[in-house]
Formats: sequence, structure tokens, C-alpha cells
Amino acid sequence: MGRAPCCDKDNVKKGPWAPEEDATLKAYIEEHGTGGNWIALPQKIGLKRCGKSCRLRWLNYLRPNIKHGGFSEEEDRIICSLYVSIGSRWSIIAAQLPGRTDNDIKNYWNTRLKKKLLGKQRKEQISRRKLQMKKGRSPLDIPSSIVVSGNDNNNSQDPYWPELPVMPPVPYTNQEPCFVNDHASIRKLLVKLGGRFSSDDNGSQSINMVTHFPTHTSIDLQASSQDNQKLIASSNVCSSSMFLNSQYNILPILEGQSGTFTSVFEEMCYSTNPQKLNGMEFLYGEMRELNTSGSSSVITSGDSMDWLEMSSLISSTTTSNVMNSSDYQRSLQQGVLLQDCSNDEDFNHRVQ
DNA sequence: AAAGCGTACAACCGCCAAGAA
DNA sequence: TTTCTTGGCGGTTGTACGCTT
Repeated sequence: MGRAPCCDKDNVKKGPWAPEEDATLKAYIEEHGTGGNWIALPQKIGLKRCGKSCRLRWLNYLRPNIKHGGFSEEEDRIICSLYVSIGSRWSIIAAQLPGRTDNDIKNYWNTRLKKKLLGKQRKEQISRRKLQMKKGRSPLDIPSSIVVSGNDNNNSQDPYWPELPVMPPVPYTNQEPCFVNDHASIRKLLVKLGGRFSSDDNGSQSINMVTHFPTHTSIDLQASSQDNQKLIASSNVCSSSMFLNSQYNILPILEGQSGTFTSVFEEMCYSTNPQKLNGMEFLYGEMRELNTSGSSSVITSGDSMDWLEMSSLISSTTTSNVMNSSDYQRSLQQGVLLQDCSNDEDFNHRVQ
């Protein structure tokens, strides 16, 4: 037995909304509000629509101050960066972009942004890499100490080897805060993202959460803060630059492995184990294909995107205070956040 | 001119979590 | 404590429109 439907589907109109329906819904909500009950609302105002449909119509289209289309470069960067950070949490991403709806952003990502990021550069890089492959360089010759690098690194002199996965700084750096010396902020976000607090034997708080990071990956976040609070985030959501940009040391637990976050991320990018890459395919794209199948590889990942493309787009920002690669590496090593994140409350407010 | 195809966007579906009963 | 209702979310589908052949 499935659950009862939220409305009588036989007596409910589907499909595009007529202007009269829009006007009715808008007028009522503007005057009375939703009344806290979307299911009852359509009956109240005589609309033959499902309550959920009304809610969606209001939130995505009729609500005041909604922006449609015309995404700016800055918005592109924010979307990309947050997508890398938290995955397809469209509502959270939308919270960073005033006037944008999650549906809008989701559509924009799926139909345009992904393709925009792929584009011409992708083809050039693929052909370059293939050319280099034919010259006999093996992608398995990964140096043992790979330098985390950005656009200004030595890798740029070597068109063959893709940049290592550089966790891009989240771009709400200028106006938008991140987390510095503010465990409450992190807790809030983690909880918002699905985490739960508990206490360990020592009485210190910890967070256990399910994240969007690769399904089989666990990440421990241990606060190096003065209050010795210990944050443990095991799993899928809290991957990423948000925390890399914080003062937290990231101790990966990847199927029993140990190492730095960077090394685990490298492992994922270069891994041939599909489980480790689950959900992150867009990050490595043909880079992995080249790794695994050599020069005979056929590029098939039409919709996927590798980290190089993603990170280069994101890091091509004109924003002045975006971390450069060496700074970034240093921040990873030292656990020091380089960005000005003094305006924390704003972000918290938006996350809520 | 029309059929075929691709793209963009609106809307729907189904699952899950929170809170009320 | 359990069950039910509702809101919220992400994934998917439907459809209108424009472009190409």
C-alpha cells in the first residue's frame, strides 16, 4: 500500500497554469498568506489544482522578486563552486542567490551551465591529452607528491597532466561569509545539511551526518579549535571547500585508508574503482577514462566534466581575494583560512 | 512548407523528515 | 510511541519553441 495521495488526482488540473489561475493564487496569497496549509488552499480559492502544485507555482514563479534567466558570471561561479562543495543541494545553492529558485538553478545547471563549462576548451584539452598519450606518457606516472595547484602553477606548463583537483574557494568570499572561529556556524550548516549532534564518551560534541560526498567515502572533520570541540562528519555532505576553507583539519576515512584529504581526493580522481567515484563522475570526466583505458579510450562522457574544467572556470574569477594555489595549499597544510569571513551571520541567516 | 531535432523551462512525481494528532 | 499529514526537496518528464534539413 502506498501512501494516500495529497489530493484527488481525478479532479485536479495539470499542466501549465493559466493567467487567471496565477492571478487568483497570487491575489489570495498576497492578501491572506498561505494560511500554513497548502493542501487546503486550492479548495479555499476555487482552484482545481493540487496544493503542492500551488506551492510550487508560488515559490518558483509568482512570488515577488523572482529573477528568471540572465544568470551572471558571478552567479555561474557561485553555482559551480557550491555544486562542487555540496552537490545537487539546489535549495541551499539557491539560498546563496537572492531571487533565484532552486528549480531555476537546477534547470540552468542541467541545460546550460554544464554544457557551458564543457565547451570548446574541453575539446582542445582532450585532443591535447590524446596527443600526449600517443607520445608515450603514461597517466599512471603520477608523482608521489603531487602539488596542489591552481592556474599559476607549473602544471600550466605541462599541458598533458591535468591539474590536480584543487578545491575551489567558495565564491561568497567578498560579501558572503564562511566559517572562521565559529563552530556554531558549522554546526548550523551541518545540521541543515542533514547532520545530527551527539555526544561522545568525553562529553564533546560531534556531528554525524550523511553527505553528498562519494557514497563510500567518509570524512572526519576534526576541529583544531581552542575549545577542543570535536566535529566528526562521517559521510556524504560536508565534503568540500566549505570545510577546506575553514580552519578544520580534514582527516579522511576512505574505506579504511588514511591520509590527507587531498590525497584521498586524488585517489578518487585517479581511481579505477567506480565505487570510490560514485557521484563524482563529473569531476574527473575523461581524465579518468584516459587513465583507465589508455590511448584507445573513447571519450563517452558527454555530460561529465573534469575537475580541470570546473576549477579553471571557477578560479578564473576576477574577484580579488580568491585564494591562489599556493595560498590554498598553505591553508590546507596549516589549517588556516585565508579569506575574510567576518560577516558570518549573513550566511547563517541564508542557510536557515 | 513541413518534418525532425534539440533546447529551455515549467511542472509533476515520489521520497523523506518534521511535527501534529 | 505510533500513525498520519504536510512541506520540502531533488530527479524526471512534458511541452513549447526555435533551428536545421
